[in-house]
Amino acid sequence: MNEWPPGALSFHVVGALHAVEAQLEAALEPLGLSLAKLGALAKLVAAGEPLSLGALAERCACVRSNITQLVDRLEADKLVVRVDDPRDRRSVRAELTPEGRGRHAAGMRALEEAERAVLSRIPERDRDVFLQLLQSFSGVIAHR
Amino acid sequence: MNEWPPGALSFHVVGALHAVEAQLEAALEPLGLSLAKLGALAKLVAAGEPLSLGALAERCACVRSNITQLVDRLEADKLVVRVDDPRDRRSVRAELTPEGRGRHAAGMRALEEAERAVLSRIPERDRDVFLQLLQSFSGVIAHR
DNA sequence: TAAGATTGAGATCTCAATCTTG
DNA sequence: CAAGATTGAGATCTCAATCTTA
Repeated sequence: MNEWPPGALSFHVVGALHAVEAQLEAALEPLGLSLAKLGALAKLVAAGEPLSLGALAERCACVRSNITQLVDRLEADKLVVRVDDPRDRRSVRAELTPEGRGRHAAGMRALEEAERAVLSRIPERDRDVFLQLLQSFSGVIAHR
Repeated sequence: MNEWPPGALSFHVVGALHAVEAQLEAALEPLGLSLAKLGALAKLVAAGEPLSLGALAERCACVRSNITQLVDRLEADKLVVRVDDPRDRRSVRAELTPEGRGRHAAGMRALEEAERAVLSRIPERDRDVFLQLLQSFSGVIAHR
């Protein structure tokens, strides 16, 4: 079954998933959103309250300096605002604006639609295994 | 089986991709290589002769300006050299150096090892389906 | 004008160094 | 000194504009 030369498999995996990512990004682009931006907005919505940039970095599974720049762009888009934390003056928290909440809702709708389009390309009987495989990879994620 | 809220699935897919990609990149980093660099070297090795930057961009499934910069870095690493094409003076071709060939071989060995490590995280009985899923996604790639 | 390559600007990400506050 | 955030440099990628050659 595995007739691929060793090593080539990696390029197929990465290439295939990049193609999927590109489709999802394309669905968000007309809204002025990206997966990175929508992901950060989703974390803030899920938290239900402003998050420190450090906490946001943790939940986005990325480095702090990345969030600094991402929040710069989200703030320029007026989707979040930086607020000082009176309890710890080193900390800066990101707070959703009303426009940020609205854009998050619109982005998730667009993402769900694109997601259905991608899933529809997977043969029906393989879909469950696909979802199970993602569970396997969640372990990889946790190992970072 | 699919108990994920709609939309969240996308973040899991993309998250899994980035985790796998990070593991592969980490395996190449000690060699001074990246997936992007090794991918370009592999295309040149497969071609068996120097390729124009346009042809290389096509095979790497990316934009021309990306290859211009990637070849800049590969040339700085002394893994390829730019050679003029006497038949079409608009064209510039990338040619492997001996060091480029050697680094490609070492990179592929490291990649295969990292690949085995990633595949070993997939339950044995799902492995075949996984490979089959990649075939499905190859269609997505072709649709770019 | 077309095609091939490059450049410039910007998005996303990383790491190392720095600055402020605890 | 630790921790939180930022800045600077650089890798990877995209798009739009430009330059040279066909």
